[in-house]
Formats: sequence, structure tokens, C-alpha cells
Amino acid sequence: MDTQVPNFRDERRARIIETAREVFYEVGYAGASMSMISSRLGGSKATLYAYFNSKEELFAAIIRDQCMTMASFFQAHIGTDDLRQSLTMVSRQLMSVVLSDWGARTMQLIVEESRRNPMLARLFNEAIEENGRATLKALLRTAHDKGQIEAPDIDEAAVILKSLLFGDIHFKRLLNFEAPTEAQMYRHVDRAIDVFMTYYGLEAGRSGRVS
Amino acid sequence: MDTQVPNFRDERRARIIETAREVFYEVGYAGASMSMISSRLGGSKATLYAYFNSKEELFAAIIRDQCMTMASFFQAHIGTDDLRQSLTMVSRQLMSVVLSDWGARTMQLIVEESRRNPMLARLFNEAIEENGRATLKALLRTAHDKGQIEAPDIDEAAVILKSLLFGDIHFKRLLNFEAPTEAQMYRHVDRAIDVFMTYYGLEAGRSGRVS
Amino acid sequence: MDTQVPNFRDERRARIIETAREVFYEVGYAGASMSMISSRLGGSKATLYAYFNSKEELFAAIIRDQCMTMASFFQAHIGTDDLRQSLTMVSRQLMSVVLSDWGARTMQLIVEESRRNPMLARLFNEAIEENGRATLKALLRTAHDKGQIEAPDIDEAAVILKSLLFGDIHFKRLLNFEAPTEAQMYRHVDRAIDVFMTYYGLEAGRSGRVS
Amino acid sequence: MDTQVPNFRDERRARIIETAREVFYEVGYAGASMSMISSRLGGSKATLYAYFNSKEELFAAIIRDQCMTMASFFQAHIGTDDLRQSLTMVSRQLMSVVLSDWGARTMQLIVEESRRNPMLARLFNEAIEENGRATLKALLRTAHDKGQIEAPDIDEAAVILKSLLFGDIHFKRLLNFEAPTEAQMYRHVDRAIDVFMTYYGLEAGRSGRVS
DNA sequence: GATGAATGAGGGTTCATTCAT
DNA sequence: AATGAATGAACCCTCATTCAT
Repeated sequence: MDTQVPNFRDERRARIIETAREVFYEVGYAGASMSMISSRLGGSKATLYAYFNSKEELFAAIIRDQCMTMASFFQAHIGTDDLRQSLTMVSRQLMSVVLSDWGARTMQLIVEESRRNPMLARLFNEAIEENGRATLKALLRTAHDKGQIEAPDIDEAAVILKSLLFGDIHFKRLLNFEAPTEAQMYRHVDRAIDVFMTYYGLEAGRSGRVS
Repeated sequence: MDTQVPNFRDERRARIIETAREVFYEVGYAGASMSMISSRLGGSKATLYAYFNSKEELFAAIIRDQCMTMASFFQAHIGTDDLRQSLTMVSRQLMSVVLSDWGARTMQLIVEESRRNPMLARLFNEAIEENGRATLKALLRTAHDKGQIEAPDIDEAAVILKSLLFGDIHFKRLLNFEAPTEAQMYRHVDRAIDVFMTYYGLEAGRSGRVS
Repeated sequence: MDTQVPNFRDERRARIIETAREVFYEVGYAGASMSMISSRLGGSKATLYAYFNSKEELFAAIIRDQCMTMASFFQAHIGTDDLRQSLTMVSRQLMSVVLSDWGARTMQLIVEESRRNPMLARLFNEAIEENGRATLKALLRTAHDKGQIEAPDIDEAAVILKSLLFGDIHFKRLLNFEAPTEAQMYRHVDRAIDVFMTYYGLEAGRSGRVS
Repeated sequence: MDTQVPNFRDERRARIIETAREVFYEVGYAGASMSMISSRLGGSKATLYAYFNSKEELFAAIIRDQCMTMASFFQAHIGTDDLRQSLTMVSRQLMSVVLSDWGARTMQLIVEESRRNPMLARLFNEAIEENGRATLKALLRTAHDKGQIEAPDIDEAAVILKSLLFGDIHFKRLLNFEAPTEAQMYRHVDRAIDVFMTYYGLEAGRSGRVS
């Protein structure tokens, strides 16, 4: 059971990852050098190589780490009876992570390296899909079963909702446009859910359409 | 009228841009070297620098060029009386460009460099916004005026449609996932327009919802 | 006699020399590039090479030109009966040239290149020696013959005077220290002549010694 | 006291400085390349940059080093009662350093770079002024106090002596003319001191004037 | 296990010079 | 006679990586 007790080596490894993460996030993969990282870390470059065999491997470890962190944000949401409210809460959480400086930058870095290392892209996709969208899908399936919506293809419905949420706003974040304010983001989420529910919901008529 | 007749210099410049574009698209901005470009081009490195003052400038010229090309794909669409058909045609065009290897790779490169050179991101955004979405907006406005849809905020409606179109599928393309087949893309477009029309349209009932 | 009538080629050559001189004086021999010169000149680099076979040759032509100009400053001085006054006038002239920005910079450039091209140093030395000091020597010889001074070795006397004049002040100018004001320079000249005359003169006693 | 024991790093650094000094002295600052230096040194270019951040910095370190060496030549001279003899000894020392190949070349290099890096000129000036001339000044002050000379303005007297010493002969050395033989240099020093003492001294009459 | 020191390969960029026109 | 275009060589400098201690 010594994996439960982080030893000295694990701690050092964690410090390396954290420091290197800062550097990569600041100047990008190509812009970062092992010298920068080791000098900010305090040790020597050779020490870095004692923990990671190459720059690429170090970067991959960081991305793995970040993806795990990101996935953790999307877990453990309990749906309520009010579907709209549940969707709103989950969506807001999803958006606040994805649109944050950290979230947007993470995806930028992955895009930058996804050619050289396709595994990174898969990791990231899983982190969002298998957690973020999985949560959405669970919500939708429950709602479908409860007769709140009519969505025979849950996967497709989840894609539609995710598209409505991310869509243009995420696109612009990747291009380094400023993040929306929280109020703007909330309005955006409301509209997205509105559109979604109009299509999939069984409520009578559209609500909030002409705001 | 001598600007109409490209002289030697312009031709050579065009050849440089084309060759450099290939290299950048293959290995990314950081992965490309001026040596690679010049050797593939056939000349010497110094010749490159006679046409472009720096690697960065060469890259910017290429991106500018690509953005113009991309914008040109979105111009001059004539709407018909059938709104769904018009939207479908424009959307398919938009998607086929954006999801193509070339379109997706272009955005990846811009994401890679948008930090160092924010102007590139602006150029790209304009190429898509001011042409792609402008065309959409024109269509929607006409439809609104004709009473085919009810969209008091045309901008917002265009964002919704664009989000539905791009959304998840574009996201995955940026991460180097495979492009959908044409049939898949067509189905996606149909679904997106369906959702859109259900929300904004004045048609009676939803069509094609349960496919 | 067509050398008397400067033709087109000579004029152009002169313009090249003048422009190149500016550049060399601003950034030094190594710091200057043929591109800088030709672009400031207006023509093409190839034109430069039509007039001068190499950068080194162009530089040599400039230095030759400047040395001739410098030599011209030291000619045609007529001595008066008052030896001190004559020496003062000649010395002031000599010093004002040598300490000027132009004069000091010329010597710097020559020092920079004298290793690679010893001829430049010889030219410069001659410009000063065979004109500046020759004038001094003529003055001194006349004075000696008139019985105003007693200097059996005129050469040596001239060296002493020149040393007293140039000495420390020229040394500092070569190191880019600021030029003295005219008043300071005049005082320096007075003192130098005073020392000189005390040694070589036949006047009774020293004058102006304790100022 | 481990600063007293030069470690490996200091030794290597010293070797770099020595090798680089040779190269710079042979071909000048602009003519030298880091490749030349590293290949003569035996290591790689990157090693050079581990010790000095840039070519300019390496050069500056060398010049600083040389200036310190030069300054060390001028220290610790004890005057005797015989002023002429003391002046002669100090002057000979000063001249032999300044006129040596090494001394002259050092100043040439500094002149070459004094524009780009004025600090070098200041260093050199101090090395000579604050040591060479300071020694002279100390001698003169003592002599003045003893009543051997009458020099109310010691600074000025020192400038005069230094000028007489350096003057023409140093000027020519900067232009790469050959160094005088030791005999010639001694004669020059004698003459300079003779002129100086005639002006400032309180001895009766001039001595050695007509040699 | 950690490190200071070292390095080969390559980066972007500039240069003096030479052709074909 | 003049030039626009081209180039090979070299520049300073940085990098990811390794090895002896």
C-alpha cells in the first residue's frame, strides 16, 4: 500500500509538474525550455530528466494531470425534479470551467500539440466527454424516462445541447478573445437551454423566447 | 493597369507563400524552420528574407492569405423562397469548408499562434464572422421580414445557428479527430436547422424531429 | 583635360563617397553594411560595386578623401614676426580640427581598420605629419633662423610641441570623452606653448607660468 | 576561505578569457567569432555561453581583466630623493607598458568598441589615470612640498608630463607604427622630463637641452 | 539521487558579393 | 551603365539532452 503514502519522490514529482505547468501555460510548449523550467524549479536540468525522459513526456504528464483535474469538476451532480434547473446548474458549471483562462488555455495547448501527440487530444476529449457530457446524458436519460423530454437518441440530444452551450463562445475563447462576464455567460446558458427544451421538451409552447 | 499583370516578383512571392504554407501546415509554426522552407522551395534562405522580413511575418502573410481564401467561400449566396433549403445550402458550404482538413488545420495554426500574434485570431474571426455569419444573417433577416421566422435579435439567432452547426463537431476537428463523412455532415446540418427552425420558425409543429 | 571637367561618373562617385562616409562614421566599418549604404544612396547595391570593387576599397577611398580634406586644413599659414602668436594660431587650428567630432571619429575609424589595412594609417599620419607638423616645422625653422628660439633639432622640437598639444586631450577624445570647450582648448594651447617656449625660447624668464 | 582556492569553474573561466583574448587581439572584436574562440578553446560554443551571456559580455570581461592587469603595473612606486631619477623610472615603466604590443593593441580594441560600449573606455581611462597618473601626481606633490618643483596645480602638471611622454609616440603606436627601441624610448623619456623640469623645476638653468 | 558542466545540432537572421537583364 | 534578384557562407545564440562526479 505504499502508493497511498506519497513519498519524497512523489512530492518532488508533483512540484515539477506544477512548476512546469506554469511555464508551459505562460509561453506554450514550443516557447518553453527545460532550462526555464528547471531554473524556476530550483534544481538542475538533469533532475528533470531523472523524473521525465523528455520534454514531450513531461508535457504529456502535465496534460494528463490537467485533464484529470478538469474531469473532476464535472462529477457528482445530482439532478432535481426540475429539469431546467438541473440542466442550468450543470451547464453553468461546465461553461465556467471551459471558458476560464485555465480551461481555454488548456485546450489551446492541446490543440498546439495534438498533431505531434494525438493521445493528448484523446485524453482531453475523454475528460470532457466522459464526464461533462456523461453527466448531461445521465440527466437527459432520467428526464426522458420521467417523460419530461422526448429524446429517443440521448447521444444526439447531448451533442445538441453541448453544441448550443459551447458553440460560438468557446470558439472565440480559443482565439484568445476575452471571456464573457458571468452575467453574459448565464444569459447564454439560459438561451441555450431554452432552445434545447423547445425542441426536446414536452412543455406546452415556448418560454422566454422573446426576451 | 500593371497591377493586373503579376510580374516576376509577385509570382515568386506567391510561390514562396504556397511552399511555406505547405510546410507550416505539415509541422506547425514552431516545427517549421526557414531552412526547411527554403530548401523545399529551391532557393536560399536569404531569398526568403528578401520577400519577408521574418518567419513571423511570412507566417502572418500566409494566414492572411488563407483567411481571404476562406472568406471567399462564403460570399455571394442567393437565398430562395424556401428558407430551409437556403439555410441548408449555406450551412453545408460553411461546414464543408470549416471541417475540411485545410479549414481545421488553419484554425489549429491560428490557435497555436494567437497568443504571440493576436492579429491572426482577429483576421480569422473576421473571415468567418464577417462573411460566413454575415451571409447567415442576411438570410435570416430576409426570412424575418418575410414572416418566415420570428427573430427580433438577428445577431443572437445567427449565433445560435452557428453554434448548432459548429459546436461539437468543430471542437473535435480541432483535436484532430477524423472529419465526418459527407452524409454525416449533411445529417448534422439537417438536425441543426431543424432545432433552429423549431425555435425561431413560424411553421406549424416540428418536422423531422424523430428521425 | 577631361579630368578638369567632372563628368557624370565622377559626380556619382562623389555622392557615393559622401553617403558611405556618413554611414561609416555613424556605425563604424564593421557595423556598416553595403545594403545600408545603397539604400540610403537610392541606387542598387550592384551600382556600388560598379564604382568600388569591395567594401574595403570603398572605405579606403573614403579615408583617402577625408585625409586630403584634413590635410587641406593645415596648409597655407603665414607666420608673423610674433612667434607666440603664430604658434598659437597654428596650434588652435590644428587642435580644433583634431578634436572635432569629425576629426576624432576619423582617427577612431582608422584605428579600427589600421590592422587590416595599414595603408590607411600611413595616409592619416601623412595628412597630419606632412601638413600639420610641416607647418609647425616651417614656423620653428624660421624662428630658429631669426634667433627667436634655439632648436638645433627642428624635428624633435616639433614632436615636443605636437605632443604637448595633442597629448592627454587627444587620448581622451579617442576614447569618446567629450570635447573640451573652445575656452578650455585655448587655455590648453596657451599652456602648451608656454612650456614649449620656456624650453626652446630665448625670451628672458618664463611667462604665464603661475597662472 | 574557499574563494582563495579557484575551483574548476574559475579555472575554466580563466582559460576561456585567455583564449578569447588571444582571438580578439588577433582579429579585433568584429573580426572574431564565437566559433573561432570555442574551436580554439576545444569545447563547444554552448559552453562559452554557459560562462558569458554574449560576445559583448565576454569581450567586456576581457577588457576589464586587461585593464586590471595594466593598472597593476603602475602601482607601488617609491620615490627617491632624486626627483629626476624617480620620474624617469616611473615614466619608463609607464611607457614600456603603453607602448608594448599588448598595451597598444588593448587601446586599439577599446577605441574600436568605445562607441558601442562607453564603459570600456571609462575602465581603460581609469586604469591609466587612477594608477599611472596618480603615481605621477604623488611624486610631483612630494616634490612640490619638498621645494624641488613649483607646481601649484598638480593636476595640470601631471597632464603636461603625461602629454610629453605619450604624445606623438603613442599616437603612432595606435596607428600600428612600429614600437621604438628601448634606447629610443629612453631618450624620449629623458627629453620629456627635461622639458618638464625646465618649466616646473627650480634647478638652476636648463640641463641637457642641447644634447 | 542530485547536480554542474558540457555539447552537437540547429535556430533565425544578415552579409558581401555576383549575375541576368 | 544600372539594377532587381539571388545566394552561400557565416553570424550569434539556444536547445534538449547526457555524463562524470
